[in-house]
Amino acid sequence: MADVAALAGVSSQTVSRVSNGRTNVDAATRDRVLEAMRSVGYQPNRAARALRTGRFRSLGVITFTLSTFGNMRTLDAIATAAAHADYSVTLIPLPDPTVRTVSGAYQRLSEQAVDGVVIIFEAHLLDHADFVLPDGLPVVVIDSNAGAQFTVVDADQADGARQATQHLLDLGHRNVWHIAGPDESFSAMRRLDSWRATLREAGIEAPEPLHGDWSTEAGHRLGLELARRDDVTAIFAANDQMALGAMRALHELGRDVPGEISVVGFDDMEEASSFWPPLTTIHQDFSEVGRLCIEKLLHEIETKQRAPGTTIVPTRLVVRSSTAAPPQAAPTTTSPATP
Amino acid sequence: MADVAALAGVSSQTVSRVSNGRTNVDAATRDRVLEAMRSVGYQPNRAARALRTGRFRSLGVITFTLSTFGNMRTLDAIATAAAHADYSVTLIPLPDPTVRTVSGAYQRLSEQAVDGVVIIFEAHLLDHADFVLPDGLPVVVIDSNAGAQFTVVDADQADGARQATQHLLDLGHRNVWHIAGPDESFSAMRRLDSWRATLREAGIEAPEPLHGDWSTEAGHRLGLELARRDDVTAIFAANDQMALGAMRALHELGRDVPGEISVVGFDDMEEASSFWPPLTTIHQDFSEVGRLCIEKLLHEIETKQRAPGTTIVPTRLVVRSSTAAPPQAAPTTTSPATP
DNA sequence: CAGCAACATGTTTACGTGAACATGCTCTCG
DNA sequence: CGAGAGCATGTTCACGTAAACATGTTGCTG
Repeated sequence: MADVAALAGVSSQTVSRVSNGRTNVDAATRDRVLEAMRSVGYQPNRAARALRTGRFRSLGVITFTLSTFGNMRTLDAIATAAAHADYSVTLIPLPDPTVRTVSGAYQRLSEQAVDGVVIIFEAHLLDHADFVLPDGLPVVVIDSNAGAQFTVVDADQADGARQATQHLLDLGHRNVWHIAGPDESFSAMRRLDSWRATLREAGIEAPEPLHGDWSTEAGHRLGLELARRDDVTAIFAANDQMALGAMRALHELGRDVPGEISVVGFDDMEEASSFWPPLTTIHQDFSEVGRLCIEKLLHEIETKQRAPGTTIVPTRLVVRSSTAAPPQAAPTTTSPATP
Repeated sequence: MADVAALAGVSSQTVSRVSNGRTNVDAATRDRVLEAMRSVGYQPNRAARALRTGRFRSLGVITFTLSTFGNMRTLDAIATAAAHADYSVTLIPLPDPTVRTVSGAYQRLSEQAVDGVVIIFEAHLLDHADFVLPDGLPVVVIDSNAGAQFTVVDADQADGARQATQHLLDLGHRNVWHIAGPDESFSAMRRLDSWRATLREAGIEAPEPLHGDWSTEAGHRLGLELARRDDVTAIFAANDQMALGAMRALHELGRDVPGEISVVGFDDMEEASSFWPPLTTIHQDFSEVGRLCIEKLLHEIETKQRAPGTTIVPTRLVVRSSTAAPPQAAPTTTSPATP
């Protein structure tokens, strides 16, 4: 900066002003400074700037894993929205979701050079009592039920599961089996609870859910279990991958989808429309979730005060070819869905 | 830091030493300082530390998109490897891969608070002449053919495409059609060139390749074209998504896979083993690519000198159920593959 | 026991920036 | 035409840290 100032024949403060786009600089002087910057190859030093201003123009994202479809899509949206606001995104991965790791991460959080944090909160391994954030660090949580304490953004898991279950009931199915996500996942529990509640409302006792780990392999294994039973005509899987695995199991055992058994997924990953048969599923707007996270987070950063509250992004049923009326019974409603 | 020093009755320099884990501090003093840190809630200021040391302990990752399967897996591996070395990862997304955006990004690169950069270099929209990195900023490139200039890590695209094509020829197919990725993608071009070369070596003239944009929809559209032709018995798609879309097209037109037409993909995404039929594909070790990137990058950072050169990570054929001998001809080799 | 090495700890300083305040100039208006 | 407003620009300083150097203390050796 001093070099630039010397070359342009001004003080370093003027260089700073130009660099920050202040208006109170003479046009001719500005041009001279900009020219000097170019010729010297000046780039402002982020560290010094952050030290002086106390702002890093960077947001942290804490994730347990990037390898699930939803997290990736959300991260993508977050990165895009942040870039749009001229913030960069720093990943803070937690290698394994043990209490030790998580505590360590929170401890190191304020050590990170970030102005705020988005937590993609897969698992509730910690009591909320243990979940203490550094004071004054704005935070937005995705997928939590700690609504009162933090700013929360999430897709409407409950309504999505309700729509999925209801869709199958509307087609005339007498019951709906559920391939659930892992116990520790908030969203898995939301979906499971809502599936059970929807059945209860219809006067149906929910069968025992089968728990998988979101993977196609789990879906396949649990799908084989369900495929061997005569009474199963409708399966609601807690994500598309497990639905895919279940459909493979059904194919392998020669059960027709949707002729004999209907399958519904959750997420609407890009590939779902090309599964065979194309999968009826619940569409989640990950982009919107990510975008809203950043919007809320930047608002907290700028106003310097927390704004606890939960924002719910709607989910919607996408009917494709993996669902139809059950084989024996005629549908109770008018007509089976056709994609 | 001054508060901690006062509370522990030492100088701030001693606090600094403890904070940085220096050994030349008396054990009793260290404990006293640590205790003081805890009680004050001291966290070192990254900005000041970076300003003083000139190191950020952060690595940048430049990507055009996070939404492709491979990029995400690679990013996951990069983040994990970086965290392991106690570096954080900053995303530097390029919203749209125009020349303007890219130039701007490089220009702002040294403005970012990073010690080095990994570029996941999807598209060669820029001439390499235009591709000027800030001096002294270590960089590792994934998926480039600028081998001489930079440190490059990549999966063995060419050998993967060769294996895929050769597998189909070994099964007895007279020719192999190719659903390629977009023109601008380096890896798409590598796969296409290698497919063509493998056919040429077998004395076969390659048919005109069909270009898609990696999406299932593109695969479906191009798959429909191929499915309508009588002479097509084997399709090699440049990624699993397009292979999936093509299989859907084949199913829709009642063409049996692999009975009438064999399909091979590329990537071995997790879902591929549960496609119907389970997809024969080329496995890429994204984790290894990401890990190697960080290893190379950290080495450059620590030694402060570039080490241009290309590291190739092997790919391997995974045979599943989507490939078999062609319907008319008996296989030239011993037996068709069974998964 | 002198002399010095090895080590713990303190003091001073600079990293690059932008806020706060100071200065000097020009223009306007009574 | 003089006073003061408005603006461009300069000067000083502190942000929190760690390197470099200085100092003091202990213990060992000849």
